[in-house]
Parts: sequence; C-alpha cells; structure tokens
Amino acid sequence: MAPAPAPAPLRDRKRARTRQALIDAAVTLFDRDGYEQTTIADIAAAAEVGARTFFNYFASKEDLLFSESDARVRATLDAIATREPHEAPTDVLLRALRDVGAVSDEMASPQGALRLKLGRTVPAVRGRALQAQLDAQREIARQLAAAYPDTLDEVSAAAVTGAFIGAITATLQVLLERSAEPEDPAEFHRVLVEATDLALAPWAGK
Amino acid sequence: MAPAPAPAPLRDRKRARTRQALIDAAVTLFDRDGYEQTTIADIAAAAEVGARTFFNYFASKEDLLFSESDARVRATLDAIATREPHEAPTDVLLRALRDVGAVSDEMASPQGALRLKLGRTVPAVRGRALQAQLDAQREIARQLAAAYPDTLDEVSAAAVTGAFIGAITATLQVLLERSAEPEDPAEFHRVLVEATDLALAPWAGK
DNA sequence: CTGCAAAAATGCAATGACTGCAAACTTGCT
DNA sequence: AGCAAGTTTGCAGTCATTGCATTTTTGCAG
Repeated sequence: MAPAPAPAPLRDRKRARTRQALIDAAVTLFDRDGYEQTTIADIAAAAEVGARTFFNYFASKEDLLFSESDARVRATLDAIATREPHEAPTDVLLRALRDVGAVSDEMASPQGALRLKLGRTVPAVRGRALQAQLDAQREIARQLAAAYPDTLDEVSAAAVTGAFIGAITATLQVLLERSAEPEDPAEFHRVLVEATDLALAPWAGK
Repeated sequence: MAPAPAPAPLRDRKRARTRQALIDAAVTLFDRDGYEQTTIADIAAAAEVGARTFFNYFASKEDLLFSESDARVRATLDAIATREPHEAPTDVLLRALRDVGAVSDEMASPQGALRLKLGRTVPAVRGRALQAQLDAQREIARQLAAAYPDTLDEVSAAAVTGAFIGAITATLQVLLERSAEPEDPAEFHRVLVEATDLALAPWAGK
C-alpha cells in the first residue's frame, strides 16, 4: 500500500498547468488585442506550446471561454437540492435568483468579465454563450422536475425554467445595453434582481 | 411620365432570382448532403453563379437560413399593434402565442422545416438561431413598451417578453427532443400552446 | 442606336480556424 | 533499463470569409 502522498497523478498536474497557461494567455490577448484579432497561433505562442496543441485542450476558440462550469448554474442546482419541504417550485427559482448574484459572480473572475463583454460584442461568442445557457437551462429543468415528481412533468418544468431564465436574460441584456460597464456591480445586481423579481412576481407561491 | 408598367426595376428582378436560386440550391443540398458537408462552392455551383458571388447575397452560410424575416415575429408585432383598448400586456402576448402557430408556421416552408431540424443538430445554426431570437425578442419588447407607455418601462417590457419567449423556447425544445419529427404539426402546436399557456397562466390579466 | 457610369459578378490570393495523420517525446510503472 | 500509454508537434489539406482588381451587365441619357 502506498503511504499516503499521491497529491496528484503528476502527469495531470502538468496538463492542468498547460491548460491554465492557454486560458491565461488567451484572456490576456483577447483583452489586449480583441477576440477576432487574436489568432490561435498567438495564444499558443504566448502559452509556449505548439499551435496544434491548443486543440488538444479546447475544441475551438470559443470553447476556451466556456470551459469552466458556470458558478451560477451550480448555485441554482444547489438551491433546488436544498429546497424547503413545502417550498413551491417557482419559489425555489426565485430564491436562487436572489442568492446567486448573477452578474456579480460573472464579474468576479477576469474570465467572467471578459466573457460578458465579448458576449455583447462578438457574434460567435454570443452564439456560444446562448447555447451554453440553453443547455444549462435544460439541466436545471431536469433537476426541478426530479425534485417535484408529483407537481411537475418535464414539459412544465422546462416551461417554468425557461420563463425564469428568459426573463433574467432579457433584463440583463437591456441593463447592459444601457451601461456597458456597470460602475457598481452590487448596485447593478440589485437592479437586476428587482426588475426580474417584479416581472416574475405573478408566480410567487405557484 | 411612364405609362404605368414599372413592375420592378428589372435589374432587381434578376437579383431576386439569383438570391432565390442560391437559397433553393442551398436548401436542397443541405437536405440531401447535410449542412456541414455542403460547401459554399457547391451551393454557388448549383445556383450557377461564381463562388464569390454567394457573399454578395449572404454574409455567411448560416445567414442564408435566416434571411427571411420571421413570420412569427411579424405576427407578434401585429398582435401588439392591434391590441384591444383594455387588454393587458401579458394578454396580448398570450393572444399572440395562440394565434401565431409557432411551429406550424415554421414547418410550412421547406426552409423553415429544415431550419428547425438543423437548429437541433448543427451547433453553428443553433447559435445563429438563438441570436436571431434574442434580437427579435428585443424588438418585440420595444414595441410592447411603446404600446404601454404608462404601464411598462423598457426593463419590465424586456423581462416580461423574455419570460414568455423563454417559456415557449424551452417547451419547444423539450417537445422536439421527444419526437424529432412531429407526425402531426397541428397536434404538435396544440400541445405546445397548451403547455406554454399553462406555464404562463399566472400572468393572465397582468 | 450609342456610350457612359453605376451595379453586379467574378477571379485571385491570402488569412485563419480546424482536422487527420504520423513521427518524436514524456511519463508511469515494471 | 525498457516498454506502452499519453502528449506534443509539424505538415498538409479543406473550407469559410475577405480585400482587391477586373470584367460584365444594365439603366438611362444623348
């Protein structure tokens, strides 16, 4: 039996380091030169690996930006998992909305902030982001349906989840349209929750 | 003064014909060989124009699929324009939902049906479709806000519209997941409206 | 009819994402 | 030390998309 060390398969450590180097290089370059102006060759060079190697880590340029699982999705799934016995489905979602700190979270990491910015300006990134969102939404709907087997079938769960996330997305879009660079993330989040909350109010307790 | 003919600037007629030829060629080939297997050179060849010419008509391969303005969006804007004096915003949207015949319409033209299919299978197309939807949504929200200057500000209008379209999209997604090829479009539409209606019910009269 | 200028169609060359393939390297373990 | 699985690269090729320069077409005036 091995003593106890085994901190990490060693080989994997290196892999993780390269991966992160690519992400860091990309984020830096995207930020400095712009997404479209940055070529994959540039990124690989900055990360000190061969260009071909990039594709050993990410399937495409966009993919790199969406490689970490979204914290907001995790938080929402968490909210569902820890629901109160008598809490209604929509209330769970409303609670998640308030807890999650949608944008704040996004703004936290440089990657998140950049993703938000590129999502507004680069079509390819926006498309990818929307796809990721739709997938996350489906996953949330599944968990919601599973949590309320007696009340919600898959279709209803999807519809409700879609309504919630759709409202949030649309609101976020308009708010971002107004002030591209929210000066105060906390305040921004407050406004977002307030507006969305209001729009979704008819659902409280449903 | 010219008698009265001038049915169309003649030159434009030809342009329209070429455009349509490209669309037809593309739809046929996409359907026969698959979207990714069909190259722009193939499409141009089938339409009997030079490959470079393709880009005189469409900015990209995806664009060709989304070149006609969406009938559903037009119908929704119409529903808003023709609202009853005392009809609530959400009721207008609910009415539009019932009238529009979301999928039925889509299934009507070969282009629409193909778009629906490709939207489920080709990432690039899906991304483009979602972007188009978000844009349409914003436009609808604008008109809605304009129609209810006293009740809705831009943010609320966006939130409500987002919730509606989000619910419809999510429902549609699940239904399509179940039966890739709806045998009966009419029945399919009925189920879609019913499910979405139910999910959006809390909003009636709001 | 004729000629001209705008509009459209093309051809060519170049950039850059992405893929398949095979050779050269590393690492993990015996 | 020595092999096998896991990685990194280089290379060549396909394809979308673009900029530029040239050749056709078409609409209209003279």
